[in-house]
Amino acid sequence: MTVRNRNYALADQLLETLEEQGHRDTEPRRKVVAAIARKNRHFTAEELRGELPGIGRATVYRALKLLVQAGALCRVMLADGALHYQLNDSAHQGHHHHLLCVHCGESEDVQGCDIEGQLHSLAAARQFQITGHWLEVYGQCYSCADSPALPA
Amino acid sequence: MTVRNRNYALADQLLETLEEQGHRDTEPRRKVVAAIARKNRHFTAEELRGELPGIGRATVYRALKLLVQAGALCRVMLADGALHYQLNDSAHQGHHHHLLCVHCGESEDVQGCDIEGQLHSLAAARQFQITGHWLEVYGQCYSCADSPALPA
DNA sequence: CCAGCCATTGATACCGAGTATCAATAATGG
DNA sequence: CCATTATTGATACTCGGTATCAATGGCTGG
Repeated sequence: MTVRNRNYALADQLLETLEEQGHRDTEPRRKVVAAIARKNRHFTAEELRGELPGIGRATVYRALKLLVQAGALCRVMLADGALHYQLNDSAHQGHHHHLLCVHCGESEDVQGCDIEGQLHSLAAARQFQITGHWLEVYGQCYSCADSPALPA
Repeated sequence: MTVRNRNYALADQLLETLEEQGHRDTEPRRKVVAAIARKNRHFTAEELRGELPGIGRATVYRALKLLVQAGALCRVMLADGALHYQLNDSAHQGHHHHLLCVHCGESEDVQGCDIEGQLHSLAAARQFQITGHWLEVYGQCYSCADSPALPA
């Protein structure tokens, strides 16, 4: 499958996801979704918007919100505090975390953490009932392992 | 020690922390620090600013930044995505996490997690070198355990 | 103790991320 | 094909934060 076709398929899939949630198939929405499908790494809202001249700001943000709610996108907090969006490929639909390289910015998904299990005893002692958590992991990926440390 | 005195002592301590980092003891800074010392739970930047009329916006944000850098304050991400600031009391200076009650908003510190240890094997398999992480834990605290679930 | 250096201030303006509003338009179901 | 209803996009607003820059004021060395 060519890159072009892969992107088309992905875009269709995203649109379908939205339709399953009862949202309409509109022209602007199709364009936003196509732009997202073209992404091969995480991106910011403004970055995406920049690629969609002629589409209203609110429309882009609304589409992002819907896709996050639908689980097709997830939000990623980079080490510098910047919030990015990232496509959830089919292999990582559910709860997962990210290994974020502070050097190149690449992100790898991590399945099967048991953070809550580990925190359970601590929480139980305080009678705190855990319902969820947010975790990002920072470091250096394989390709960047030999790179000099980042400037402070 | 009275509440008033405790706040004074805390404010002095914060100011001292800043001086140790080579920052000057100025009038506006003293006021910001005093307002922070009066806080008994986490707060937003704007909330703090609202309590400091007459002090420039930038000055408030600058002070927050310096105190975070100095380790006297930490940033807390609430379940709704709002970023708050929280005093690091002397018992929790180093790396720690928060149990955040999604009901009342209260926060309890958690020391001694070993998240990175747990992620180590996963990371090692991908030759990813972990250098840090960000974790927030959400749930219901003891006092809110019997409260009805939050409205979606 | 005072001069001067330099950190700091605060006004202004800007940015990014997001939301509220609302009239106009377009998708869909009957 | 029409009515209903979601959606759009313009505008304006909020919040968090930073850049700029002239004016001020802490601090130090002489």
